Amino acid sequence: MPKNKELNEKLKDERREQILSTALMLFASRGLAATRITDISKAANISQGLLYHYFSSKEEIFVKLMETAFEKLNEACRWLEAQPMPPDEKIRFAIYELLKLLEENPNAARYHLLIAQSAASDSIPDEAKDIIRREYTYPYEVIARIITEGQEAGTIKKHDANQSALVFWSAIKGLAIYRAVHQDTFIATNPEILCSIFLEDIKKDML
Amino acid sequence: MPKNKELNEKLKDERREQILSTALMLFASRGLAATRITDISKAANISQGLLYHYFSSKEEIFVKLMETAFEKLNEACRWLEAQPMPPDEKIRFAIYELLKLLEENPNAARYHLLIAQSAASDSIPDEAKDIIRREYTYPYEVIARIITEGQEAGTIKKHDANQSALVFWSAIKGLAIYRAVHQDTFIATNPEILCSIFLEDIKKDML
DNA sequence: ATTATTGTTGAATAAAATTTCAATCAATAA
DNA sequence: TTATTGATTGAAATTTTATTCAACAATAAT
Repeated sequence: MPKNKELNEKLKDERREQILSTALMLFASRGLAATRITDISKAANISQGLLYHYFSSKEEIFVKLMETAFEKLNEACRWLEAQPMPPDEKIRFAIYELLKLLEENPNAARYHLLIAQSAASDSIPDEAKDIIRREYTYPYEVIARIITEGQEAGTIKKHDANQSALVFWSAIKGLAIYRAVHQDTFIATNPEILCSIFLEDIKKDML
Repeated sequence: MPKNKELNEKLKDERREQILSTALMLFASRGLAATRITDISKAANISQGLLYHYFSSKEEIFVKLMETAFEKLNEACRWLEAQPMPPDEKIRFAIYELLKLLEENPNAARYHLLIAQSAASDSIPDEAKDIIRREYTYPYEVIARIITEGQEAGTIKKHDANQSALVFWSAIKGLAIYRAVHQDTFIATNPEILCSIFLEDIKKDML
């Protein structure tokens, strides 16, 4: 008989996680097509053969990572929207947290890069494309809704909400890509620079 | 003897341009590694064999495109810095022109995406890496200098200049990537949203 | 110990992509 | 005409990469 079933499952899961995390690093720094199966197995310290024991193809690994990336991002957006905070604080909070995350967690920046690459690429698996089609717009919608609310409350600048949401995520993604590229020389960005795009200047209210 | 030398050279140049333009489109939408030689030759309506008559490898095409991308971007930055305008107008002008370019010229967005992909990628030719190392920072430096000038003149917000420059290009690149991805459904962005990151509010001056 | 089961390897095989090349074509100067 | 040159093709050879598989290892229940 095999070794203990549960322990076994746990070990298997850990191994899968190890492979996924390695692959994420490689995909983010090279892209799907340029990452060879042997690159992943070498970096994960296993044989190519074993990789096929856990995943049936490179593409499957990629799709799994895309799923995780969107799950995390969209879950965070859902959470943000549900918080009992005024909309301007939500935006400020989101900007601070997103920038902190980029700074502290290299994988976070890599996930952004992975999504950006994949969204832009014609050469990714159909399944990944479907995920993007389904999930890509949600974060834009959430930010646009919060901005609209804030505009009604007079705390957020009255630029077009959809355009503002686009600028919001473009700036974040642009920074994430810079971060992923310049791991070493990355200088943390003052979140207030980004806040000033969206939030009404307090001074104005005080007039 | 061969046909007319000059005409010949001209035709050859045109063919090279045709190949380069086709390859740019493909590289930007798939990345270097995922673009096959046959993809390029098919899209350019020539045989694979002929492609090797004009370029010795896929990588050579890629490097040539990278050179062009940086030449164009850096030349534009040089030009901008040399203009006889106050710094805040330079920033506003740059934002308006960059966004207009993105809207009007799909290749412009593709060049940005190509640079972003390449800067992020470990799997590009060494020569391309050298180009990036040499040329990547110049646009950041120019914008940082203009911002510093504007801060001294009191027309640009007093955020850290390097961080502001980083946000400037991150936002532009983020928008370019969005544009490259959503060719069809792209909504033009109001440049004033971006301007508000950097430029002092006129109202403040009027107090 | 024996056996069943799953993990693991790396070489063998298959598939895919790149590169070369012999042959043909088209243009034109002599 | 025709000889020469460079353009062009597509199939063959090469190289690279992905995938399979036979063999072996480790484990734990019997």
